[in-house]
Amino acid sequence: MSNIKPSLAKGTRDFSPLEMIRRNYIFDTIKSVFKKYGYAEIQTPAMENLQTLTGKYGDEGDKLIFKILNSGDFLKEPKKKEFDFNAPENSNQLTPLISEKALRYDLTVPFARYVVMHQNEIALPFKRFQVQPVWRADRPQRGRYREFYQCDADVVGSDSLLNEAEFACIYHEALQKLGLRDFTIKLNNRKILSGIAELIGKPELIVDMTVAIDKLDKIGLDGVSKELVERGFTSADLEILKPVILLEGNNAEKLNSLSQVLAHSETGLKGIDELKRVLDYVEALNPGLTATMLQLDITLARGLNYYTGCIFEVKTNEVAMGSIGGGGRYDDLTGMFGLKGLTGVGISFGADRIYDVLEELGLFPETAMAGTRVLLTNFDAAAEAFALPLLSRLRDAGIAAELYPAAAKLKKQFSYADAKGIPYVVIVGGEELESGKPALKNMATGEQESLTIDLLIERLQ
RNA sequence: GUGGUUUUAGCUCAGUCGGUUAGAGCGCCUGAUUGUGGUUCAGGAGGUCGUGGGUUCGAGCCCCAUAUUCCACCCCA
Repeated sequence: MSNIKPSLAKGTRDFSPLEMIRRNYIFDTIKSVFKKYGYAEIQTPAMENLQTLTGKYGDEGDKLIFKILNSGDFLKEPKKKEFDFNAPENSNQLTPLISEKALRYDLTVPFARYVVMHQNEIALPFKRFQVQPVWRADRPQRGRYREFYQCDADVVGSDSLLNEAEFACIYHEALQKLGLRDFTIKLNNRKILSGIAELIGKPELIVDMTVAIDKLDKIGLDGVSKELVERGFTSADLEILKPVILLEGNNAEKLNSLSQVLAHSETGLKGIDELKRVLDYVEALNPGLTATMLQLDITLARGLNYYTGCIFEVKTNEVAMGSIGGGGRYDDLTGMFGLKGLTGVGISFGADRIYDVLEELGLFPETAMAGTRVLLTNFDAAAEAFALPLLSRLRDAGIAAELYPAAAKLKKQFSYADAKGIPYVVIVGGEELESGKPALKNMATGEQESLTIDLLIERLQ
């Protein structure tokens, strides 16, 4: 058997002990906020039936789903042998023949599947959170991985805009707790975007319109105009769009201008009303948030095509990074699984991007690795026999302790303690066996003293 | 999916015009110190130069293919 050079699959990463401490710090912080707002945790499988996932994320999204090859001799059946591999563009036809499972692409669609399957057990409104990895066959780059964790909170079965308002508060509270100070929670409403498309008389081009104006801060008005024309809008359309895109002022002022522009669009007005009520709720829950971090942004579109109402996106202003969170309301996600009339709204934190941001800003707390507190040295069989009961007593006292597993040179054992950052070493050798008093050495100060076992344990607590 | 970029010791990186035995720092191992880490000193090990082809008397260096890294698009957390 030839030796394979060890390597990671593209876009995936190992997490070492320090990284895990930091990652868990992020997960725990976000989870604690979710719990405080009444959300309960669930988990779903890493893989779903391919059918469950396809068609939910748009054409681009479908391409990014990792499919799992069927097991066994999956081309055995005669029907499959007739497949024409030479036909053009035939991958789409081949996929269902050789794959029926896929890795989940996000946590929202599996959650919708979960709600439908468990509808008889859950009480509505159902508030759940979920922290698990998702997979996307994207090309990796900064802040973009093929395997990454999402921290989702969703509520289904409640159309109250209080939910939206609370999500804004959750974003604020969790990110604040993680040490981020300058970030923006952007808020928009799909109904407003629909209203604008109606106004122009091209409701069928809403997706093209949103994709284009979403890029305003990136490519500017000229770039957006150019793209809109490419996507089928006329210069007359642009004249209508321009003042909407360039809307300025605070949230209330923007809403005022919009209600004039959209005065004849029922959908648009509904969107405006929804945003107003969300902002009022937030103002009552967290006064001041609406004036600073929560910003109405008409150009916010978001790609996922199942959103129908409010949409969120969170960006940090401290480092250059894509969005660190997003979400929105979807009125009929469970409808695709046969459960009609159930509305849902949810948000997601991108834990891996938050990690990169915290690292770049040096915001991880300095809490040392909660590793071993004391190492017992190992001289020989007699010393080991003496050390074993002491080891148990230390652990019973709740002290993380380990005995060096072989009678190696002391130099090696001390180097091990040093490399692992263990703050104390207990030396048990001939002298200590005679006196019955092990020596406790403080690795930071170099001080060393002989202590009775009781005193030693007391000292380490 | 499109365009560019990276890959040389465990890690971070030098390597001139294509020319003899591919280097440095850090880390690692050994000893100074057979009961003491982190500091110091002395010595040592460690390389199919991402992989596969090609050009050449000769390739780490040039050409082709492929993988990988990072970046910009597309899109997104």
